[in-house]
Amino acid sequence: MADTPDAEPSIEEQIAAYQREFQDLDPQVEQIVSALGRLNRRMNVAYNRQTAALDLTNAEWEVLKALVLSGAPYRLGPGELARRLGLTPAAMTHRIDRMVAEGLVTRDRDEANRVRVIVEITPEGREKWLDAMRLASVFEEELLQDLDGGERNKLGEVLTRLLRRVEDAQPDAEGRLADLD
Amino acid sequence: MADTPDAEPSIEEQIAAYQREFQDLDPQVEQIVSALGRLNRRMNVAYNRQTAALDLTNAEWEVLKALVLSGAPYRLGPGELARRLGLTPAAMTHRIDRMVAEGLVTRDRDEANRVRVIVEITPEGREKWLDAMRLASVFEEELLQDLDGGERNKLGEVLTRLLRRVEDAQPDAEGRLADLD
DNA sequence: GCTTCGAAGTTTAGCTCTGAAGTCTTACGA
DNA sequence: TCGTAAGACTTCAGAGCTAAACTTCGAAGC
Repeated sequence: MADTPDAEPSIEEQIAAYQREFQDLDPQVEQIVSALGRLNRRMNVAYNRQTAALDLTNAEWEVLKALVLSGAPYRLGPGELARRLGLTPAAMTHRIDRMVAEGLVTRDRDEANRVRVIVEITPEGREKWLDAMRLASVFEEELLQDLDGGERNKLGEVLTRLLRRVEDAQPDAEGRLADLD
Repeated sequence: MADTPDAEPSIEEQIAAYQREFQDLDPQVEQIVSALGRLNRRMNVAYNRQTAALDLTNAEWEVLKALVLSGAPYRLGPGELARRLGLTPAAMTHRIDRMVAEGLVTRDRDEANRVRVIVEITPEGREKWLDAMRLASVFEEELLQDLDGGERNKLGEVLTRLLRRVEDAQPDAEGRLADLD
């Protein structure tokens, strides 16, 4: 038994290892959970590459996404952005600093209420977001191409049901993780 | 239009916003992708809370998991661990430093080949992993309790199919992200 | 046997995030 | 109208990561 160049166990190997080390586990449940987690990681790698090709970081893409999806006039405060992206206001301050320097957004004091700050997307930022969306939508369609209409429908419905259950179970946890929708 | 306390748009609102801002998008595809991403985030928050309750970080849990799943004698080198967890060798060095200090693993030079280092789980580390697994398996079973056997079967199969497609499409990307299986 | 190359880990510099403390503005009550 | 409190954002210190330089050991060639 020399050195095996095993980079990462396959999903099947991993399930088998779980069975070996922890019998109280339903293999079917573990199959779903493992595949879900790993699929998500792989997709994030793909998104990362796509945004990088546009000279964009995933962090910046998230901010642009939140601004666009907020609707016209495409403005939000740092605090509101931080809540939507699931990070602290401090982190938001730094992200905005960088994005202002790159011309993706502007930051101004709200003259009507000088405590507030307004972050607004620039035309350049909007264009970048569109480019990223075009790449993402192609990738997503390719990803799902093996699923027929009925399967897609069912998958969307089941995932939404699971999501609802998790959200009901955790009113609003203290844990914070990056946004990745 | 005063201040709305909107913390995070619902999945349905988000799909609607996508339709409004980017018509080239299949709502069904977006439903799947958004629900997938958000579900994963929520699950990670739950795992985070569970491991924190055991005085463990998610990072430490990942290392313990890799060691246990590698099978007896539950040893791996730092480089191998880094590959399996999807992070750099440098990060692995630091993680192991902390975990050795906490008594979760041991680190020794391989006397047969003094370039190599052997990281091995301690009985305390193994016990912690078991505690974490018990919590996780209860949570996972609760999460899926609304799905009947047929649905679980189908979901596992479909997710595995998607995973295979992503892995085939990206031989071995340069992007690195945290492991979260 | 010495030298050179390559592989495995560690160290260093720099970045981004969190949590806590600090600043500034507005709102409210005496 | 003045002082105090509350809210929004920023600043600061510290944790954990990446990329790249560095160190050490073992293997191959001359």
